[in-house]
Amino acid sequence: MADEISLFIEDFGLYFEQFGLPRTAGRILAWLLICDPPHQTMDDLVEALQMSKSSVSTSGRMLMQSGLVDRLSFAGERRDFYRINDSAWTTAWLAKLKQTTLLREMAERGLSLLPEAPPKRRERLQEMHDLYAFLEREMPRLIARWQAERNQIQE
Amino acid sequence: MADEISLFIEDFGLYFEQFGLPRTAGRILAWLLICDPPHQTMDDLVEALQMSKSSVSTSGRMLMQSGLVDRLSFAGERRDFYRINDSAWTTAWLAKLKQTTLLREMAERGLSLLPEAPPKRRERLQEMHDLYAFLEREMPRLIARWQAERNQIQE
DNA sequence: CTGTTTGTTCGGCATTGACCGAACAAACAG
DNA sequence: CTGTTTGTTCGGTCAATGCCGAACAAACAG
Repeated sequence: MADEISLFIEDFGLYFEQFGLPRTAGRILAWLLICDPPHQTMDDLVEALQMSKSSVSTSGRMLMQSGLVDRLSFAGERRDFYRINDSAWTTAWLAKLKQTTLLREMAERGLSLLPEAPPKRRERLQEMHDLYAFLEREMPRLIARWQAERNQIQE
Repeated sequence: MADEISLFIEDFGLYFEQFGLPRTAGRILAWLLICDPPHQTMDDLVEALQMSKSSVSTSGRMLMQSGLVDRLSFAGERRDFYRINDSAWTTAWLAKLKQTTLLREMAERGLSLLPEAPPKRRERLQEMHDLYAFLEREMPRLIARWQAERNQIQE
């Protein structure tokens, strides 16, 4: 395997790691972006990425649960295949929406801890709350716009 | 300190931890959101959060570098104060912009690894690239709109 | 200069978790 | 049923890192 490819895969892994996700998952994802054919068996991944079956199994499930990767099976074929999900990246982006909701809720929780406090003191939490409420409203619209534009181009 | 407050702080810490950031930093941030007065000395934080000076120092610097927290000094006062940055949350949000740029660049790197490949094979990377390029363009506009709305309300 | 306050850095300890190999389970072929 | 293929789970090991206390540095007061 070419050096530049393994460097690409490695950097992808490191990027994932930066967010507390297992490096292995990042490597799998990188490989699934560039491999040919796009669907790969567990053994393909073990071979290509030099990792153990158990790591593929574990990280693979993690990627499936987060909606980035799908599993396929074909009739008359015992093995399953991993493949990147068509909407992987919008899914990844929309996962941030959950985080946004959580932060809005945290701000509300904070405000409920200071019900009697003067507005001046509640201001910090209010600012946080209002921003995340705004983003929570707007992020889905942004993705909708993206999808609309994309479909228009492709027709 | 009331139980609900320490629970709030603890959950904030756990949320931070989920993203690979030190739990201590999350706790400091939570406290700086609700404390009175809003500016706190290192000893205040040690006292309120039951952590060591060294942890406050380290995590405090991390929070400052990410633009979430400021340090203040007052004339005739030897100690410094930590305070949450007024734009902490828009800053935090815009940090995601850097991540978006990085992912667009990764997609481009991937594409440059397959210059001769048929479009079919490049499609996966192209899809990733186009989405992140779109978001890279739109996220600053979204924040700008937020700031505009906010200013209008406050005038 | 001497002693005190304030803050940073370093060494270590303990916890966490990523990763692997091996044992295990399940599905299938013959 | 028996043996093979495919995939998951478990236990253990190793590296990474969060956190602390203690040593250290810097600024200031007297």
